[in-house]
Amino acid sequence: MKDTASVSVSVVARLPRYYRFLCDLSKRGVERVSSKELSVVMGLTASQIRQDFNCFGGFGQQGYGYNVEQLKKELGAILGLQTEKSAVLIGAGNLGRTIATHLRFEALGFRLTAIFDSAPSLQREWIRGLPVQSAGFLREYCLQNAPEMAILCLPENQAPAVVETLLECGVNAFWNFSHYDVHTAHPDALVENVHLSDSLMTLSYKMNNSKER
Amino acid sequence: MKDTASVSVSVVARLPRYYRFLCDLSKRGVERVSSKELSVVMGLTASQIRQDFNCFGGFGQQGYGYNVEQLKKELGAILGLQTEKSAVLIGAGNLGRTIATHLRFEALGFRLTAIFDSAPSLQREWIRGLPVQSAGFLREYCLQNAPEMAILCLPENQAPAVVETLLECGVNAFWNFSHYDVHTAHPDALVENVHLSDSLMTLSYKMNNSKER
DNA sequence: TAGATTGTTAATCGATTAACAATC
DNA sequence: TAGATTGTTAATCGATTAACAATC
Repeated sequence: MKDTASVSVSVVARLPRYYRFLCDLSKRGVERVSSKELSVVMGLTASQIRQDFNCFGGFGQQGYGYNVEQLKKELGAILGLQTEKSAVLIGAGNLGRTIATHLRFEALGFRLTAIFDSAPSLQREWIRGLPVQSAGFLREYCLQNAPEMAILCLPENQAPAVVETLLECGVNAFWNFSHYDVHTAHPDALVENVHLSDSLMTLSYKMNNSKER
Repeated sequence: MKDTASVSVSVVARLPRYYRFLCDLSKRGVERVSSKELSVVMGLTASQIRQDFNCFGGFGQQGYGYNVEQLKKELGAILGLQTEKSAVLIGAGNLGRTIATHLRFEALGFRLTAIFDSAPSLQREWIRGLPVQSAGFLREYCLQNAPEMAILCLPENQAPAVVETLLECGVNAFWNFSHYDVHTAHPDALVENVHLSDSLMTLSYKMNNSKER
């Protein structure tokens, strides 16, 4: 088992998908699975699957394969899903509201604890049992409650100042839906981007460049 | 300039970000930019930037760099943003509604032309000027109107049948927000996945594995 | 024991970086 | 012309795949 610091981003990017497939097998009552079987349903090579798992430890058994329930638990632990993490949502517009209500935060170990927005018109709404608070209270709230992660659903131009504030208060993990480039500005922050329009552009590229074959 | 078929996914994945930065420079009135300058603001190597652009053609000029306006246009064309593409939305729940209203489809060359949902309760709503239609009309609509892309915002268990129907009607590009693995089931389909919970798990991993350094 | 399948090392492949001649 | 910066080839690095000995 390597030091987790040395595990490549390519491997990490595959973990959630592994976890989903393991959950599915578990739900269907499957007890064991071999890297060969997994490779078929997931469209990967068995070799890659074994390499990936072995970045974190030897979870299998020669001649048998992997125990589904155990492997699922191991992957869940590696992903930190059992670790309780508190999160705040910044920006309660269309997107923010949907993220707040749509995601099963608990299943991933997150707890949404507060919601902020700069628009006074939103500051009487309740979302998921939480009141939308004025962005002016953000600093005070974070200093008192020390949330570990912030979901950024605000306009790009508001993001730099808010991220600055959050970092000053010790929040250094960001689930970023804005176009603000958090990582470039703050290389030490933990950032996961969801750039919907980038994704749609990529699809546009595929559509544009597939016919001519 | 290579055949676009040979351009690697790593390169394609960087295109939208290049395009965004170029739009930004253009908006700020910058006329020219060198790969060195771009490398600094984007956090890439100048070498990689030149390699990436040269997959599609020589857009620069020795001793000068790249003309911002021209490069932006070239990238837009490569991404197919000028090409009009019609899209239908399947699933008008929380997520579907937000996707429909939040995205600037026109800026990316897409036109949302119809919305479908299986829940009768939603079938009197209007979203973005479009009525929510019964999923039962999907096949007929697609055969008559031949949309080029479908946005999948429906539950995983409903996805396989819907995708099957869509493929039969000639729709073979999917912006997939469900957990259904379209690509594995249909390797020839053009698929771009947005797996929000995968993204959140990845962030969880980073949070879980950063402290111990 | 024989068969199966892992964990791990070695070989291959592809992507990124470095270097530099071409040229504006 | 001299300086700058590209386009492109070569070198390096890392990720994926193949192979196989270890072992359940």
